[in-house]
Amino acid sequence: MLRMSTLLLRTLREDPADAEVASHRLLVRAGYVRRVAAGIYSWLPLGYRTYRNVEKVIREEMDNAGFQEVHFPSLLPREPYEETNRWHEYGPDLFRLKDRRGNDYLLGPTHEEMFTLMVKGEFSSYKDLPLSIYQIQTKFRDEPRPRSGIIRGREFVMKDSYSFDIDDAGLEASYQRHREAYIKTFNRLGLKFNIVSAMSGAMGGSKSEEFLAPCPTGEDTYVLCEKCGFAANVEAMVTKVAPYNGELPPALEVFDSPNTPTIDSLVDLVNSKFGVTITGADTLKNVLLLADGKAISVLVPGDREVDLKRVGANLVGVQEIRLFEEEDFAKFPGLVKGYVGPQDAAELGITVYADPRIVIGSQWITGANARDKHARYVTHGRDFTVTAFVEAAEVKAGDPCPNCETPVVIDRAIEIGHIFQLGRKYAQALGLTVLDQNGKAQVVTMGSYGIGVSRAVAAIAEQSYDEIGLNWPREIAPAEVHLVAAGKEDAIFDYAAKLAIELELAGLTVLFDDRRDASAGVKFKDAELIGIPYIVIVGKSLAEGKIEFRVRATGSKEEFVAEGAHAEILNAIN
RNA sequence: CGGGGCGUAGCGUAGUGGCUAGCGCGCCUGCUUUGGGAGCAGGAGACCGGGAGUUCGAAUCUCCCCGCCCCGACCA
Repeated sequence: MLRMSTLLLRTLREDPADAEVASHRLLVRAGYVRRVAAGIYSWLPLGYRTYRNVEKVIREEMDNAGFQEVHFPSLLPREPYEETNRWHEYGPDLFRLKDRRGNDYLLGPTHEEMFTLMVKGEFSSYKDLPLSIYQIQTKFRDEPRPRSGIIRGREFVMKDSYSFDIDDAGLEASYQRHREAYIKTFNRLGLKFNIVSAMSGAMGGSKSEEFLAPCPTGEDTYVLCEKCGFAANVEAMVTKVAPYNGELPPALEVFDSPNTPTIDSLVDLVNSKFGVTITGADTLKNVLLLADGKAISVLVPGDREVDLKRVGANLVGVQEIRLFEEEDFAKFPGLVKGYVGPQDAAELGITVYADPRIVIGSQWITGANARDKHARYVTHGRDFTVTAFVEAAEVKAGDPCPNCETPVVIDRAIEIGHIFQLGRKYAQALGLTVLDQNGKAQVVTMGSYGIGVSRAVAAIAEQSYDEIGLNWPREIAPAEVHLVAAGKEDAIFDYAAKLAIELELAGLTVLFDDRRDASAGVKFKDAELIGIPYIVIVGKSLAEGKIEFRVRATGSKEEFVAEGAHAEILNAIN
């Protein structure tokens, strides 16, 4: 039992000045967490109980799924990370330190290497597989910008699992087992979530899905079809287009277009010059990029911007992408800024990629690769060709769903889990092989699965809070019942103390507000802010043999007979 | 790393060159009060982020550094 009279807790009447997002603001105000440094937080008693409840749910679901819990240190030697090259690849996000002899160490940002080596050290036969192991461990990442309280910290707790299989079919099965375990876990945590397909990105795997908890302050943007349930990362959104089946347009025609460097000015010029009503969508934008130092042109309809993240995620093997700058134009004298078209790309030494909207046969108004000249009827397949189609244009709300063509919405969310099929990258690098039936060494294939444990606390807060405070699901709350003794008579406190014990004996966890020096109003406000789901008030109505029972989430109130109230409360809760 | 903002008591803040740095919340003592963040009286708590400088005089002006927040870049 927690007693408010002695609890290490000071609720704040005002919002902290450095907290903007609701979870951060309320967790600080309600006395759950305190900031120690940017992206580094301490948990106070109420907060730590809440955190531990989240951890417990996750651990139980992992255990139920048959995954085995292990534990690695946070402080790790350099060598394994050298073998996978991540000592270098991870860059400045890695916290590095030296011991007294000057040897390099790191604070683990993620533990693929250690898991792989652990299995390598113990197992050597296909008969030992499949295996799934996990840990709940503090991770350290020197984020460029920690933000949003405990949603994105530099020190945070993650549950990370890894599966080990002899072949792809085994990996697929392990992946599905984790996917199901995650669904159960997040349902128990009371989180609303969408599973979205994601790009594997820097981790170098294949299949990957993210668990996103929708919330307006989330930092991930994703695409959702409200009709069929399709959900995808913006990077993974697929453009739905119909093939061109119109007439072959007239021959390409170059026209004068002085002072027309932008799409808007081009639209105006064409409309007045030719007496037509085109829009930006009828023009072709040629965006020049440097992909790992190589000049490429990306074609998108003029009313769309190029989304560099999408291009980067969809151009296989490319590490770094950036826009052309002035000095880059200088290296390609044939490219006239504002008047670029795809017609002469081959001669100019530019590789051209097109957004799928630039279908073969479609005609466009675009630059003529000469100062003050544009061209119309520029037709894909006749007047220019492209090396490949690539998802390049920004995704907009209202774009058609790839499955059912319903206009999609764009929503924000917190990433609470990520599962992906890692493949053999780490096993290969660290030499994790097992012997197969034929006595031949096979490289093991791995899956990797993460849940942000501390982040989940914030995500639950974000999805459940209201204007008066936090509002936890029962399984997560720091206690199940918040018992308030409101009044001054000893009879009230005596009865409440007895009720608190009875509730605990009945198996409930109780936060007992037994403060003699706080007014009823203060206690009510605190109870609402702290957000325990059931509030029991022992106060003035005790004189008539009554107590009050409230439900935090709904605000509903009812009176119970004080005599034997614990049974009534238990009944109302279950 | 680019852009913007901020740093004054545990929290929220006032104070743009001039008395001993002010107020609210919280905290301590006493009295009163106790169903919606009570009242009165008294009190403790601040090297005004740090350093250097300008000045008779600096929380206030200048420079450097540090820290924090937001947008972007980046990010299992």
